[in-house]
Amino acid sequence: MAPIIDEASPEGRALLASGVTEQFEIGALLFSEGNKIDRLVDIISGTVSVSRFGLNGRRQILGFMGARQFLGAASTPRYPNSVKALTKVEAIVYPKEKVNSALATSPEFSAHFRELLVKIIESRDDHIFTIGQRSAPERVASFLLHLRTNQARFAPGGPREKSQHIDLPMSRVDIGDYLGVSVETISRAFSWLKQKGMIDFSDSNHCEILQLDQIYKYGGRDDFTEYRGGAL
Amino acid sequence: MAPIIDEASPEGRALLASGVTEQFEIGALLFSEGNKIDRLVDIISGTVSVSRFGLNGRRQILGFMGARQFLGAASTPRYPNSVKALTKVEAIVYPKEKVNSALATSPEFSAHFRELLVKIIESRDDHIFTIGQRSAPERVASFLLHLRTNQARFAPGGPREKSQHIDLPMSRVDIGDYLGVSVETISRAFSWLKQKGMIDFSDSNHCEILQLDQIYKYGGRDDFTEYRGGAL
DNA sequence: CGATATTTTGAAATAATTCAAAGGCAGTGG
DNA sequence: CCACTGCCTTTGAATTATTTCAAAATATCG
Repeated sequence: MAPIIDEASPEGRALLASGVTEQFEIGALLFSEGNKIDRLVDIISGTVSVSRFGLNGRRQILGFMGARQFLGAASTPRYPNSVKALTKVEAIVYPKEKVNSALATSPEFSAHFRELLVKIIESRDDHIFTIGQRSAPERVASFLLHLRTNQARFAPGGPREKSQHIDLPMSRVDIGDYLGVSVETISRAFSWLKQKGMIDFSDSNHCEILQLDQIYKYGGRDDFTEYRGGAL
Repeated sequence: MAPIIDEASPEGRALLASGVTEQFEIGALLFSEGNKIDRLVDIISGTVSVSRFGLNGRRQILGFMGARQFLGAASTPRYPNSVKALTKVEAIVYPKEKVNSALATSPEFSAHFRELLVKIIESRDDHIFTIGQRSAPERVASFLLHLRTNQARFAPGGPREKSQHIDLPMSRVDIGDYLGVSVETISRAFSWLKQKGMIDFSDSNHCEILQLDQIYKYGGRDDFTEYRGGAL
């Protein structure tokens, strides 16, 4: 069930009822930079990237979002980022007006939504710490821990135990654009962690953490607060 | 007047009435990492830094806040950052319960507060773009533009025109920790911009932009959305 | 004025990028 | 089924940006 919607209240139920399921193919854009915002999207399955483009082709990925995370909040009527499907994506789309009226009439839903926004800020702060203070291998280790926590917390069927198997639905270029380093540096960092025996790959999109303690040592246990969900 | 408080409503007026003015000396901590959060702080004058510390003494500054910006929101009962006064700071402190009850009873205040949170996310996204994609001189140029916009929008007496005079109330170390590069690199970047004739200094804390177009070229006009205020 | 901290500059070392090529994998068509 | 094509990932070597270490200049404070 979508975590942003509080079905306990009448407003929550009305909002839930207004949602429409949609499918997005690989590469499909759920939002484009500058698009008018008329909807809130709640992801059911699949992964998307949220990114921003610079002048000379530079791209910064702000986050990867999966099941049970939502998209579409903005302070301006135009969405400032691009949201692209990295895999097939199934999502529920809520009309903006319905969301706004639920926010206006239900203090509980409003408080819940507000808390999610604060969590987004905190996860952005983790991201800033990572790219501002960490070396490339540390960023990659940190990224693996981030994915690990996320994939347990936002598993499609609901929260589950953390696993040592990490899915990497995004490309190396995507990871580079997320962590603020080049593709080659990402690849070298993975190779280095693998050569040290900390991780292993069945294929390039499926990573196994072999020495969690070492990954923590590089990725930083205390340096980042556990990711908590929600997405702009 | 504090922008987060909507004095048009009875709830807003009640909240305003509950605020207490406080003074903080240079170096004083308004919040510490892990502190219990029992208040919302609205800055009247002065500048503070919001930062997070890593294991090996690494520090990332998440933002600099000045007049008409607020602090103290968090999803956990413990505040995840440290907030330190860089100058003398005058602030109004509101009890957390009063803020929460205003949020619960006034949909207008709640919507306003929510919008501020979204703006914080967007400014964090700008920051992530800057440290993820830009070179050191670009980061510094971008930082100057950021300060310029902020100092006009959040001037103590209310919004004013943007000026070419930029105040730098923070140290070079602070700027480095904000932009994710070393002090020396910050200093070299300033020297480089100065040597190119783009900026000049009366002293190290007061910068004059001589060639705004060039600073824009390096700091990126379109790469970052204008800062809009509010702070976690 | 002297003492201390901050900022700037210099030189060497290092991390990451860039350019270039090789390796691996998936899909297509013979 | 295999070879071919194209794409993504990995590795290598040279270049560049940034850091680190060290010292000089500048500002700040008692």
